[in-house]
Amino acid sequence: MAMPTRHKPAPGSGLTTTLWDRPGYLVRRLHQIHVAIFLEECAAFNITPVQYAVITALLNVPDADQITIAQEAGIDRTNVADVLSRLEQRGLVIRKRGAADRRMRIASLTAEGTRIGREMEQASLRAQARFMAPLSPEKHARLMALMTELVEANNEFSRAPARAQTDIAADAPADPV
Amino acid sequence: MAMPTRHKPAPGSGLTTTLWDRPGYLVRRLHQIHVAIFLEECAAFNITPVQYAVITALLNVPDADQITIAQEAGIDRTNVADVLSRLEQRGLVIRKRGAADRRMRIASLTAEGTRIGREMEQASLRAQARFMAPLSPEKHARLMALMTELVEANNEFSRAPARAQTDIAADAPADPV
DNA sequence: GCAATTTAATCAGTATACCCCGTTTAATTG
DNA sequence: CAATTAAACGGGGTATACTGATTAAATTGC
Repeated sequence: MAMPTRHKPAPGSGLTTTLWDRPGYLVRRLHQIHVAIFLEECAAFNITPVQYAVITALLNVPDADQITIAQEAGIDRTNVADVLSRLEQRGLVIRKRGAADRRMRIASLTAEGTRIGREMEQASLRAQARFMAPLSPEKHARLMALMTELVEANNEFSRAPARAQTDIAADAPADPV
Repeated sequence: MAMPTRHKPAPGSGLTTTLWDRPGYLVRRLHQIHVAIFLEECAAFNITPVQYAVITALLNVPDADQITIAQEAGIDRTNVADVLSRLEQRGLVIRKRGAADRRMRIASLTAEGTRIGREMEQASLRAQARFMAPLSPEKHARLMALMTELVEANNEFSRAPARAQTDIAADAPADPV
């Protein structure tokens, strides 16, 4: 599968950096790699990482409107609608109009969706383990801490600002429905 | 912009983890965030991160076939063709059939493409700086090292295995012009 | 020298991940 | 209470990032 070669900035290129010096490149590659591993480990369920994030959000916040799901899962608003319609087609989710506010579309997991969401946890943990396997436990913990810090600090960028991070147990009194 | 709320695994959800505990979630969010910042800083050029990676690859390895570009830039083979055709349409790249091997399509930057590639370096450095700004220099360095280690160790996953990292100056004889 | 295999691209299809703009329904205001 | 503003969607459009099948050219084996 083609042995790699990490080029230095070529002499005549006029560049001073390599791709491997760029955080964006590394982040993009990590994302590609994680998706590949996740899809492999969860092949039996035929669920993508984003679909799993939505299912997880719905396990945590049943009967959520699409914007709430977007915030919970850190996904773009318009994308949530696409993901939900695919999940709905497969019978894992149902959507109905909000009773109080008819602009909303309230999504919830079906019995099947709930079952799959719970069953997938083991597979997703395997995917995580494989992904992080090259790192020692200390490095693993450091990487998680650094990524969390960076995501939290930059949360407002990208159209999918997850609902904060600030307080995890502190300010989540009872997780309002 | 909606204050965030990081939910603990909901009591009845049957889950033991939150999205924020998952490396894949953090990596996906970092990727989203970086793309958003990059597009903002490089708006004047109207070039995406992946397009910039391809341009960088072509600055480093002029006259490359599509598979070589894919390996250099860490992008899927089929995706490279799409990216190149968009760059070609904009006059930043030209493609011709390989003389020796007529299956290949050899891509190279036009004068305009070369100019843009060089001019973008400042903007891309600004994007990097903004992205990493929340971290202290020590943390910045640690995160880069950890991400590099993880990408290298998992390089064979995903259909875009970058050409290694093992030898940087070693096996790049003179960077053929 | 020619069949079998390998390799570089291409094509069709799916799923993210965004943007912009318009429509419907609620909430707010004059 | 009518008019405006705002919120939640929906549709259309672009760009990644893959999978899998197919085509065409080069290499290999015999």
